[in-house]
Amino acid sequence: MIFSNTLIYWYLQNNRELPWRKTKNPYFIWLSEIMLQQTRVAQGLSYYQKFTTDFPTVFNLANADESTVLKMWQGLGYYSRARNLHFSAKQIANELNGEFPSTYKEIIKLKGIGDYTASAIASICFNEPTAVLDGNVYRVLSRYYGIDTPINSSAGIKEFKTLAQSLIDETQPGTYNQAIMDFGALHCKPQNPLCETCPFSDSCVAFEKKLTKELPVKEKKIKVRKRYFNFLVIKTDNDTTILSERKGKGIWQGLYQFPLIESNKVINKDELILSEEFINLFPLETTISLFNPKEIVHKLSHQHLYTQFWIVETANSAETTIKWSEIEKYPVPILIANFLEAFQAEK
DNA sequence: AACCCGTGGGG
DNA sequence: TCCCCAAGGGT
Repeated sequence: MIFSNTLIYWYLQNNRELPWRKTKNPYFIWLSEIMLQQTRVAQGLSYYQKFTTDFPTVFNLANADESTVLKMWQGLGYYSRARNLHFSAKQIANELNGEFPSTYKEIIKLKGIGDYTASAIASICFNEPTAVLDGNVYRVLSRYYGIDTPINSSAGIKEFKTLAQSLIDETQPGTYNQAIMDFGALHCKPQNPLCETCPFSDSCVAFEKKLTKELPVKEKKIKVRKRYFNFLVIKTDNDTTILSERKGKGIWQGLYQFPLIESNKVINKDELILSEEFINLFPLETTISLFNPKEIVHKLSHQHLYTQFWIVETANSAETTIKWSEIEKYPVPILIANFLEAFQAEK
């Protein structure tokens, strides 16, 4: 049987019922595809419900403040997705009369949409035979065809893209694309794939040669940078604190945080107080205590953040203060959200 | 081309 | 201070 037919037959019997599969509205499909980039279905589900409820049309999303969108995205990670989503929503609303572009070529022009997402939307919503290439597709194809070209090399990307495109069912490209992804996610899994009950077991190269565990091949590991964060949590007499937006290029752009002093190791109270940055922030007398006795290690994909939260009691209130009662309105990294939960519980 | 961007689950 | 990976994209 043809590869795509076997796949679609499997899919018709085993597919998951997911909310975005009940619609072909490109706006909803777009939302789901952005949320699911590098993100598991279980983690993205509630965010999809929240966004489609609060922003039922692209105009609702376009009219929201960026900070509101980021607040709704809080906890999902990769926040540039939310910023780009919002940027493109405004573009669709204002320049395209709210009409989502209908071809791969036009869709991929939108910020935040690359080859995968453009292929997914074009095939699912507009029946255009453009094959998706995601982690699942790499795994299924590398195993079935026994291809050991690294999937994160430029040669690998080209090779797999060509192969994927040659396999697509042009009469039902959207179903085919979702079938190969679901098959990868549920059956041809990274660990412990279900080879014993696999519809492809009679022709899968990796199964025949016992190479399942070796495929797909991925080149080079990422290196992790260690950083040492000291957040200064200010408590004033009138229940205010300082929270400021992270600007610039690095992590958590557009999210808010307490004043931050970064050091090159875990430091103690004396070292903190004597630092130039601290003196600049608090020239007057303060009372300081460390909230978390053992530093919190917050792990990002490329950084490990060794974090201490310092409670700083002071009488003077700077210009940029906010009220503690309004702190939950601000989008914050999960590291800070977790601190706030523990801190408020203790009060 | 290589590097950066979050968070959470599972072995 | 493990390891991998997840419906990737931007620079």
